Amino acid sequence: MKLTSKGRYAVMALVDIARFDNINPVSLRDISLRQGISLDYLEQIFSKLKKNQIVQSIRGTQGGYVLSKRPNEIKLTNIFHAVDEKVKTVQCKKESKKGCNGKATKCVTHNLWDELETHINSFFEKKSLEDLLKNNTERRI
Amino acid sequence: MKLTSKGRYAVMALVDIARFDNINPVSLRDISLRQGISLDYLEQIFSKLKKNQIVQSIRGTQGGYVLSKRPNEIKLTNIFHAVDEKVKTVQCKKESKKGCNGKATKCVTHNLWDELETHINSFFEKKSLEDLLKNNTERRI
DNA sequence: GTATACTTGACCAATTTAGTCAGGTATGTA
DNA sequence: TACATACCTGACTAAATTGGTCAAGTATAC
Repeated sequence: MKLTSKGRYAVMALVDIARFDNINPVSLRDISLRQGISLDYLEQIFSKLKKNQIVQSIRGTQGGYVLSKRPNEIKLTNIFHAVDEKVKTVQCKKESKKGCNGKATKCVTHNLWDELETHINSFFEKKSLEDLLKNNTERRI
Repeated sequence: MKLTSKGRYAVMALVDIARFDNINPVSLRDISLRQGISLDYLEQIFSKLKKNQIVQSIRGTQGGYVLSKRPNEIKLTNIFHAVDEKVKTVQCKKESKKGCNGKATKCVTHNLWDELETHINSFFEKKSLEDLLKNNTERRI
């Protein structure tokens, strides 16, 4: 199962952008400074976010990134999926027609991770960028 | 976040033992052969399961392991916790009094992983060895 | 034309994972 | 009492993953 800081950084960066109401593009340099994330690493992350149409890039001076959709339309599932943070569990390696481990039956845990994935995804599907934004604003008041 | 095959193996092995209705101890060698898990690796796992009172060991010829409790009393949380499969997410590294990343405010994702952990744990707390056992028996009929 | 900012890809050190290996120690049975 | 079985412990390791760095671009606004 993978859920590492890459996903966390992606979320932090996107919330950072969302705060600016999508009026002006936000540069990675600014995000890097504000959030304390390495610029080079951010570039890797945003390359993926762009490929998955979460953000759009604007080149040149005063350029940066803007969100492709409104914050309430961007669910955390989308973000994690974009940066390859698959909620992926260690599955049985070879799932042939016969079953797991070359046995004739499925192993006991075979469906367990599937259920877990569904469970976790349901959590991330309810949460959108906007929800995090709200939380954050409330805390600042 | 960690949820690897060590936890999966632990579950598989315990279900294997549970199938024998706790009448006779089950040797790791047998589990190793039936489940296709390395004996040496199983020994590491069972060392932890024993320390956490999930199983009891019986030495000597015809020895092996038995469950310490009934299958419906052993939740998956207990098992994962025993083998150090902490449902652990990547948190902010330094949580000083000030906040995250040396900033004066908490970062946006600060509470997110906590909520996720709670969410996942609730899943594992509902599931017991017996549940998996039932599933497996049903499938064999 | 030059500074800014996105873009791409190679590279790397540290950590974790999923084991292996080598040596024990305890105990039931013959 | 010998001996096979099975638990027990700790050191070691190859491969994968993580969390980056580094270098060399390209596009665009001013």
